Amino acid sequence: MQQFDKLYLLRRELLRKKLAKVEALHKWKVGSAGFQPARDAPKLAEAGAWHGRQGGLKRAAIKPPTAPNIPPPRPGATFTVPSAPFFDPTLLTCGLKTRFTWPHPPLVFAMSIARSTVQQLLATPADHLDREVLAKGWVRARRGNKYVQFIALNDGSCLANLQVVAAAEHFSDEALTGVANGAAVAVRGRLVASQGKGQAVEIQATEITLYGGADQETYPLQTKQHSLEFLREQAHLRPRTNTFGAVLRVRHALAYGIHKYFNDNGFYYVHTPIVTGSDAEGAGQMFRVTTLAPEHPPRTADGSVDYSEDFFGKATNLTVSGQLEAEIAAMALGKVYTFGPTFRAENSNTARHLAEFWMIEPEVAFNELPENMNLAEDFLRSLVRYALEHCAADLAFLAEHYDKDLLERLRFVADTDFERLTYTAAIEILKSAKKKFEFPVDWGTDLQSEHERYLVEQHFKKPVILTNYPKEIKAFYMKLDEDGRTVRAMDVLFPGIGEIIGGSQREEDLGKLKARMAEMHVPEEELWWYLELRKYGTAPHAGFGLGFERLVLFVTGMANIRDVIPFPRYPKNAAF
RNA sequence: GCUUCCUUAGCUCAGCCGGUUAGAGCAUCUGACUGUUAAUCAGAGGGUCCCUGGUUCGAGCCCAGGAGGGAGCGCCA
Repeated sequence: MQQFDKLYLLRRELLRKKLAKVEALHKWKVGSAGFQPARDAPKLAEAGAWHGRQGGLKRAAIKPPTAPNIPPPRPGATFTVPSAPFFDPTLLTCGLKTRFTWPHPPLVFAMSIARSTVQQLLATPADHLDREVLAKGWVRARRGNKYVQFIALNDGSCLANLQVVAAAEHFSDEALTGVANGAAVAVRGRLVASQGKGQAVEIQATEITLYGGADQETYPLQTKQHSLEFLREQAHLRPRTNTFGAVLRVRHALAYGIHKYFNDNGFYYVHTPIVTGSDAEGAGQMFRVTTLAPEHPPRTADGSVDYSEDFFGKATNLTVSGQLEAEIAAMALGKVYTFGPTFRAENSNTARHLAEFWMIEPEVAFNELPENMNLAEDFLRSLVRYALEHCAADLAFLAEHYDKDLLERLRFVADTDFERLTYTAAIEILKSAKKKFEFPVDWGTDLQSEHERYLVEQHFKKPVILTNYPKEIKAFYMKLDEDGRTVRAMDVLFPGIGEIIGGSQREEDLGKLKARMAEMHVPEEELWWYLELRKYGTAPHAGFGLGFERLVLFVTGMANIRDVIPFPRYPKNAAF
């Protein structure tokens, strides 16, 4: 009996599905013909926004049923469509009518009005004005009198604010309560040519909705300039300022430009690990990663911490460089780059260092030092050009407020060949310089900041690439020169920044690499896989590291690296 | 890690040789003003002078220690 019931229900369900399918075949459909500009229906233009793909008009063709055994409809047949608001071009009326006579021209649907960004609204051509729009953002300033109020609206899409005009005839004082500096609002109204000076367009508001107010007694940001030090303590709110909006948009453009440059030039983006089991990357102090209890870690017989008990079964750290792993990828994919976070547990207290920063590390198989220099120079100049092209308004703002010569300097770097010379030649120049240095200049010691600055800012007056440093002051993996004294290293020095790129041709000879590791006390066991790259199919290759924030620092003209990353990490500071 | 400077109203800063009730601009609040745009004008409120101790008849100011911040240097990207 039970089984019979089950079978009955199953057959009923199948029948229902079949009927639904037949019904669907007989249905008239409203096709989607894409979005059409307002010219298709001048009357409905009133209701739609011009901007973007949203909020506009949708023209939809009528599609009769197309099932194989159904004859095509005869002229005069009636049909129904879903009862959405639409515009009937044959009648020049709007409505919710659902019955039509075949054949029928396409219907025009008014889409619900959607938000436009301030950037889109400000870029509206003059012949597309006088339309209803919806903007959402944060109030930057409100001023006016009892007849008319002006609200500067910013939504982060660009530096500029949109002026919202709220006339007293539409808005009482109470209606604008809370619409003050810092508040989030939605504004509906007509986008028109501005009556005032200072902006091309403005919104004559018809409706202002307050999402969230901001208590004027306690809101930290005011309609005036704040010091960068103060804003550093307000890292959760500083993106709402002109300065940090501009910096963050430039930062984004540079990040995108980096991926674009490499993609356009046949590089593959490889993701190197953030947690690393090797502590021999040779680039500085590392942050330990562990799940062991800090108070009572397990200990071995000799009393040291027993990392075999740890999460990974060994001691692990945050990466200081993706270079060694990038070399693995380069020896397979040819041209690769990494772009990821990097960590240095060094007690560096300067305006050019962070404990957590982003680094770009290209690595190219078969490249030698000259090709490496060409890549670094072309890469940097392309990025500066990209920023000049895509961030004009933001860079102009930063130039005006922080660095008068910014645009001039960026254009200069974009257009000028870098000076290339060896470390040895640089030492000669410094020794014969009239300037007195605090630190002595001697072949074999690393150059001090003052020496680098002299070369870049006073002697050559342009970016400089220094090459062939003494082997003692450079990392173990750099290729030894024929003289056995220097290595094929290169540092790119920029005005105001100092070292922006450090790179080299890598040692591809297994024997020489092992000898260098022994000299510099780098344990071979840890890097057995790195050595195997030289054991199997070794080839010349080269690469470099670019500190992303140093690039942003240079392009924005900001003075402190803590102001070009949203949440800076530096000694004694990990707030936010 | 080293050197050096700074800490006074919500913000940016004055504050003389140690002297009576600590000031300005901006911001906030109230009012005025028919299109402002760093709006303007008038008025009002707003202070643990970073903290602790000391010197002194008397300390925002001098001394010692501590905390926080900036700049420069080192390490580097």
